[in-house]
Amino acid sequence: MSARAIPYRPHNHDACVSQALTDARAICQKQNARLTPIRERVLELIWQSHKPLGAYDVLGELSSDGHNAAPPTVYRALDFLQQHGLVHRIASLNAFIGCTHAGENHTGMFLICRACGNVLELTAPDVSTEVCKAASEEGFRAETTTLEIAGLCPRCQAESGHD
Amino acid sequence: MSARAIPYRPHNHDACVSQALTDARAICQKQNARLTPIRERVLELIWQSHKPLGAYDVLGELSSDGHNAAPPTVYRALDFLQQHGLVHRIASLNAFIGCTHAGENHTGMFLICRACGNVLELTAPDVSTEVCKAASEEGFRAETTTLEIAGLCPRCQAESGHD
DNA sequence: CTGTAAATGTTATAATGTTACAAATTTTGC
DNA sequence: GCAAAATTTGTAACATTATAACATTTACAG
Repeated sequence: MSARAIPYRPHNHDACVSQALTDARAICQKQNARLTPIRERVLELIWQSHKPLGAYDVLGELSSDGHNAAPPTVYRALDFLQQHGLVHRIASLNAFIGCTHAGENHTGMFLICRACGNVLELTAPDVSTEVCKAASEEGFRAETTTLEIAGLCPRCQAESGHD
Repeated sequence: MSARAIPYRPHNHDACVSQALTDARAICQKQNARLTPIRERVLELIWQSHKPLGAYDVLGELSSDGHNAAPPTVYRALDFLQQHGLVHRIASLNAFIGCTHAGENHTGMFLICRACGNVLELTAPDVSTEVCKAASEEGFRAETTTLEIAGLCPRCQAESGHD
């Protein structure tokens, strides 16, 4: 590998957030979908770091905003964002993360660091190819793939025991 | 593909169950682990079909047995069975399924039919290879992989719309 | 036996997610 | 513009999944 991926090196995270919001506005406009204030705010909260956020964490942040929210508010916003490819749900964590390939047609693969919690989303065409091949060898028609890899990111490997 | 995999064709399911139990006993003996009556019963319940079973479904069955069980009983048994590679948890369904490769060192890949609910566990070395490659290109040390494919199994494709 | 560790029982509670219906807002057809 | 329709949001209650904490029982080693 050459340079480390974004979550694994210092970066101006505000740029991540504003890029995500800008992309989201464009995507919603193109799809004639309404990125309402609540939905945009939830997206912004999800993007506050590269660690996935639980629905109830989002709810808590909304409450801190002074917004009088209940679970359905958050789940509805998250559903909307998922449907438009703006966030992903990480099944193994029951949590949500901003999509870094919004707009592209992709099958996400997530590298989840068990130490720092950061998640990197990859597009791995070779993996998708092999998955489809394996599925079709069984006569199975694959529709949606959940692919989540837990382990140690480069930074946390360096910190914990130099092996 | 030649013949359909077990879950997708008629078969003597009792044989699946007794094979699983026999294997489990052998594996536990080898590992000096205690396959107590509760644990064995939970394994048997998990194996009652090729559809994943929720923890509370197991709990319900135990109660029907006349066994006075509470959630921790089930979760503890399931933890034990997972740790010894006898069942898998399907993260996208919050449910558990018997392992068809018990004893082998493997990364499970699950084909989950959204119509009939049956799950086929595959060992897909080529997929694992590509996953490891993609992870290490990012400097990530992969430890555990969650790979779940939802879609339509051969039988359900045949039934719903012939395309 | 007896002391220790492992397993199980029991109660309560935490965390995650959904249903159902009411109210408000936005869009659409006229 | 304006009323009807559709979408979005508010609200309360509830369903599902999972864990914590501590008591009791059972298995095993000396």
